[in-house]
Amino acid sequence: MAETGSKTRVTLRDIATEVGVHPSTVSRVLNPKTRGMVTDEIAQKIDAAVEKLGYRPNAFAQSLRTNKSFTVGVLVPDLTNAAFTPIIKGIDSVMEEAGYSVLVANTDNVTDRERRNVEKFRERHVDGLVIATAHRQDPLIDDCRAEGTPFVCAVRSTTDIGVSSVVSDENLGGAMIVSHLAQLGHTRIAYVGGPQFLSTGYERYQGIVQGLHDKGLDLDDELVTFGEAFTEEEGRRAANKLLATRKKFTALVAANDLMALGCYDELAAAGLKCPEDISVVGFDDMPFAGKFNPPLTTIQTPLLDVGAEAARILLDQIDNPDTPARSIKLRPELIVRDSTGGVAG
Amino acid sequence: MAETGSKTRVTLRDIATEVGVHPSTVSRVLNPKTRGMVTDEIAQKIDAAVEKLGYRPNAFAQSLRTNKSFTVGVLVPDLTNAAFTPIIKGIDSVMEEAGYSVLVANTDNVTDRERRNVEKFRERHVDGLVIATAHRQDPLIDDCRAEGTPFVCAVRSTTDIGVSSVVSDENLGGAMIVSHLAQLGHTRIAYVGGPQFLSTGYERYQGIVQGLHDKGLDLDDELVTFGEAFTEEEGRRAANKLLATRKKFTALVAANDLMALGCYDELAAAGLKCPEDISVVGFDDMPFAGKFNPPLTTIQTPLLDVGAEAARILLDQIDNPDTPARSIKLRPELIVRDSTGGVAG
DNA sequence: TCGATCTATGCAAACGATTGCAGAGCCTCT
DNA sequence: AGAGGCTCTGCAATCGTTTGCATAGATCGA
Repeated sequence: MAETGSKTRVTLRDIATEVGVHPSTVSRVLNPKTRGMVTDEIAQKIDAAVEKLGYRPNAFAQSLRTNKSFTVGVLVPDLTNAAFTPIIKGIDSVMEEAGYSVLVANTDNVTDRERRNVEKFRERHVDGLVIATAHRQDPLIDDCRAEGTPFVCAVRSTTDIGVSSVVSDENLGGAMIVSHLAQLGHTRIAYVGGPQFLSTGYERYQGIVQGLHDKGLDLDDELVTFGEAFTEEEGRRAANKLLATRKKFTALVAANDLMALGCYDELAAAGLKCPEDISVVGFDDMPFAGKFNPPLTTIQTPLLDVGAEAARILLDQIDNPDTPARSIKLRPELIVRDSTGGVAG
Repeated sequence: MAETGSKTRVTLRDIATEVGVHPSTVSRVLNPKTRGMVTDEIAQKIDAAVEKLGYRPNAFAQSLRTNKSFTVGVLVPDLTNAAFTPIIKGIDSVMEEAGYSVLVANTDNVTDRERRNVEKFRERHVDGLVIATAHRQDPLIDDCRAEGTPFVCAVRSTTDIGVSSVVSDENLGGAMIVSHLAQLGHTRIAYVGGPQFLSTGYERYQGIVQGLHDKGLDLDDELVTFGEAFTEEEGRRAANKLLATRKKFTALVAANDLMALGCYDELAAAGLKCPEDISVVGFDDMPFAGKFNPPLTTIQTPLLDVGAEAARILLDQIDNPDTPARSIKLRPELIVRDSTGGVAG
């Protein structure tokens, strides 16, 4: 049982004097690696005292001495974006298992806050970083490499080689969408793209282009718009622009679910029904994508796994700092719901 | 500019020898409170050296010495539950402003993980806790009080008096719903309750009961079911049970949006249309509640503010540990969407 | 010009752990 | 029985800051 009234924390020394040994002995008993060095009898007495006095190691003192914090930092662009919480959860679950704590920082997509937060992470000597905010070309990433902190990019990666990352196979996702749409008979397909400075935005676009090309189809340039952010608002804007061209299309693929949602609004406003008039597809399969009206057909990015894998790579990197960078692409999945249908007569 | 190749971190001593002064002088310059003690000329030289060598304070050493970590821990039951991210975001934003970092722990609703995480927080000497996992009677809370760590409950509170908390005024929310429904002519109202061991579950139920009572109406006991968790699944189960009674009702209020979503499914499965046949109301106004089919009428819990207020109170409590506990109830708001309508002839 | 008052800096002791080194006791082998 | 080798424990330095105290100059008033 823990002591109740004790004003001041119990330290190694306290329990040492209680048992009548030197603090270093206590330290050894408490560390599994060195526990073997001390007599069982004493070790047990120490255990008892630890229990009795409710000793808890002081993480600062430990970290100061060992230069290891058992903490990792996670950088996300927007905490309330439902796409990122599964990633954090994935990271958290494997990190907790490994005895690490996770520090999260929300950057709200502003570079300056990003920098400040990384700075703070460094002061706190995080053992590693997982970065979910990376741009395809990102000074912050360069900085991290120069600094030598282990880090891995999640969901979004950079053009740099030699950085670890775990992302979804966006090209494959694009191909899956095209296949699905082609099978339904769609040939006139519009695309609402995301920011091209993000790997997700860029690769998804490439995936669609490539996928169409492989089917002998082509993306009509006039039927492509790019939003400046992966938001509903930008989705609306883009869809609006598309509609304004008055060019005919029967399917619309958006670079993520949020943008697709924005497209829903614009289509409805224009009196177009989904999927009867226009099929819509998104990317991510964010939580509740299946609850929208209509339930959204989308590419499921294995967000939880992305987080978990990123965490595993990071742990690896922390334990042996000179393992080469590792990049993995997880397999996405096509989730067919009600927003896609055959092309209308 | 930061040094690039330096293998080892720059310390106070490094910059002290660079300038030719004692480390303590450097320390004083860097601390705004003591900067005045040292000559401007030297202070500026120190600033320059700090810049040149890229000095960053070692947070461990600081914390070890000062016994202050500028870290707070946040306990949430489920990171992927969209209701909790705005809270975290709210906390994070005010904490970041104040120079604090936030450590999050996801407990997945299991008591044991809760304990372990609090334990870990303590080892890390967090300056305070915000707890979003509280049960109405919660040993963990008792424990925290005994331990003396500053903490505040967010969204969910306990029956204990003397603990700080910031929650939404659930009773008022209930009353708002009842008013809205009554105005639409509903008198036969069913209730899908949440877990009664959570303050939200309990108070929302009380709010509805009270609200109805005030209107001279009564809740038919047979038209009340309680789920064991605030989940879609439990919402489905509860709605199913309600439907099985074959008792007539024209409106259904669920203890949160997730449960309401579950109800949607069951109603649809039973061939009932919302809102034509049955009006549905939820609680929380979680992200995308307006995107469901139909868009959900609900009580908006000011989640972001809950987080921000909780953080403010916590900071207060940290700065002056003997301020009395403060509990605030934020005003919720009724968001009328398309899931509620007049009662069918 | 000399003591008293101030100011600006240095000194050294913490904070709580870890760990290489040294040494005390004991066992074993010849 | 004595030398060498183990095993177990203590010692003390160290990690990087902060901060109370001491002190060296500078300043000032008489």
